Amino acid sequence: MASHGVRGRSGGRPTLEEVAARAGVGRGTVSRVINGSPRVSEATRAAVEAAVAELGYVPNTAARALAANRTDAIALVVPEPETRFFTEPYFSDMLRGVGAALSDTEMQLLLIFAGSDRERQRLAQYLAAHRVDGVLLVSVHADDPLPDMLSQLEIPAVISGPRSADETLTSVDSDNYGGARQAVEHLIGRGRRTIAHITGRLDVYGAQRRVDGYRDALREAGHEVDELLIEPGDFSEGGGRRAMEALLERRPGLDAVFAASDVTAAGARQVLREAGRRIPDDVALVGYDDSAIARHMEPPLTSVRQPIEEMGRAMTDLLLREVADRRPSATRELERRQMVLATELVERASS
Amino acid sequence: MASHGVRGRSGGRPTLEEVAARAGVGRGTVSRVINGSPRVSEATRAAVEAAVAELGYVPNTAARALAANRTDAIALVVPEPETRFFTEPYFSDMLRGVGAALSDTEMQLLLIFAGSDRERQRLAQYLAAHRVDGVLLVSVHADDPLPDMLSQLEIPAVISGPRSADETLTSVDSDNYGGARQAVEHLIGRGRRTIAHITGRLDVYGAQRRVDGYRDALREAGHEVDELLIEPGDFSEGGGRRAMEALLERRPGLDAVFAASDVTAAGARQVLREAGRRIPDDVALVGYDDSAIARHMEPPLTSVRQPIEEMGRAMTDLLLREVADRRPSATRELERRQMVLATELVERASS
DNA sequence: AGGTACTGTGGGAGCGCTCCCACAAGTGAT
DNA sequence: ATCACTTGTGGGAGCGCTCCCACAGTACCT
Repeated sequence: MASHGVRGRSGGRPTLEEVAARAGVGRGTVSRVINGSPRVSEATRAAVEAAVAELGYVPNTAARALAANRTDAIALVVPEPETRFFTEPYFSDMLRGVGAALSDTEMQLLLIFAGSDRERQRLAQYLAAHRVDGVLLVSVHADDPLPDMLSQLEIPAVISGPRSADETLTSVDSDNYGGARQAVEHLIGRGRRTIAHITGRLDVYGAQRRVDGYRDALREAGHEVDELLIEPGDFSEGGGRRAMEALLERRPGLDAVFAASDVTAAGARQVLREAGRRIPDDVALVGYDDSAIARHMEPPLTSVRQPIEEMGRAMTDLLLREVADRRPSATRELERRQMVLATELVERASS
Repeated sequence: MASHGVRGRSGGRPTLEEVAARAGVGRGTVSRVINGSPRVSEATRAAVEAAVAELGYVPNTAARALAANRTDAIALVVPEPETRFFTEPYFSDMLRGVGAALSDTEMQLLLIFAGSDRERQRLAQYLAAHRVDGVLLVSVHADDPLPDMLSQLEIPAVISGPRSADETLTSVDSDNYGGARQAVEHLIGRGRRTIAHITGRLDVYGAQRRVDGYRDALREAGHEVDELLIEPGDFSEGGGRRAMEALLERRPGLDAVFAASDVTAAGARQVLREAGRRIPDDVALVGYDDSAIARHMEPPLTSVRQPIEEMGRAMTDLLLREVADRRPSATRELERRQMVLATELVERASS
């Protein structure tokens, strides 16, 4: 059955040519059938498919990649250390969405961590070698060189949060502005009058948009915006603590806090407790992300949910379209694509 | 600078041939330099390296894969739904070890989930297409067809827990037998006399070995093994509850429980509490895995730690060696490799 | 002087595909 | 009957490498 201990070569994997011979057609025709070209007669297609089945033919990806100049793979680049990837549900939700969008595709997903400098260097090599057809970029900081590198190399890419209002890359984002409005309107609706906001890192575009939403929601409800109720944070717990301390000092009469992340809210909560404020009786608290923290907090935290899984799906769909546009068939569409998905307020006991 | 809107082709990525021309040598010589062959003179090597640097040459992986019949990639196959992958620290630890072993290699790691039938089918296609040089297999059930498929396809593979005492695949395991002994000897040392054992799924080889370790530890300490103190579980929390209930009924006088996993121990703990037994005063409890659960349990759980990260590293090293052995150079080593790494008892308040 | 061995090098052949040109056969308008 | 398409098909060329054979050059024995 097996060839007597010969080197490895020709282990017997059938090639296109062999399938063609078997089906009594030419190589080109088999290729057309494999790739689902419509310009093949029904009879021929059936014959080829039979031959493929009989021989157990599986296309050689390397040969295809070389000839067609593509890899049939995209990368999900996570510019964070692995630890965060595993601890934050953000990534696993995202991954699920990406996986779903890819599931009836031939595309392969590579997961690439680029947390350390070393890893980033590897990544650069990787991209320079064009080992993927496209890149999915999540949670990129404003000054990250990665996006530019990608456009330089002309590798299609989709980013999960635009870096600014005029992001050049195709992007998918949740409605940070609207989400913030939802949160603040909710607080107003509950009769809160003095609503503070602990922001995220303001070099992140999404954090800016949340501030905008906060402001506009107050204004439209006829409230005046008190700048001293806005305190910058950095998405972290410590940042939340510091900001809350500052706010309490400046505006001890506040009766609600909208924090730009659940983690920030957790920090704020500690300080509020220490100051003897009851939640939600004295101060209502709303977070952002609807993470596990929100559910497990005491009391459970009202939070703005982002549709992360859908974002993953949307990003992937957009990327696949861009990759397809690059192929030699190519009726280029090329309009700039920015997609924004709606958020949802999850009400819990903290507000 | 850029070519006027020509199709994509020849975007200008330099080829081996161009490097050769630039360095004034032949194609073969450049290939030798790139691949670190020793049969190149110092002067030539320097000239080639200069040319490579000047042109920014990056090898085309597809061409290399086609010509050399290899992919420079290995897969970590996780036969579990993604959810578990993210929730259980086991996988993230494993991944870190694998990453470390790969970090100064050209090898690329693919993460493949094979939880659903659909995913498994994709995986089968994937392997049939020989898209990876080798496979790392973690947490495989006894009746899984995957290992056999791999040997059929002659794809090097390393498995994380042997399926039986005479596993044919190269395997890496932690010392389940020794770990169980550590746990039981510890309990004996603390003066416990009636030590029960809730096993894991007994179709898992490692679970059997833990039972063996439990038995031998008792015997060697001069205790008699009471078979009614051994109750089968299945690594789950519910299994732990059920087993504990059975044990409490049969042997109400027990003063210690060794559970085959932390999750099992958590289930047992609930039942013990409900029965009014204090931990550790009335009943000492020891788990296995040293997972997050163990640290956060009330009281914190003594547990057997497996060196998972090191296991990942060891598996990868072994796999890389096997892959190398398959290459046309090949001074075949081929001894069967089974590796067992030591465990460590982490003592906490529960015992 | 011839033989033998090694070292370093060039380049042909070929890996298994895709792309595309060429062309046969059919279809309908002129 | 001629021309102009369309549809389906075969197969050459070429993607960028690795492998390996051939061979020049040098070194060291007989």
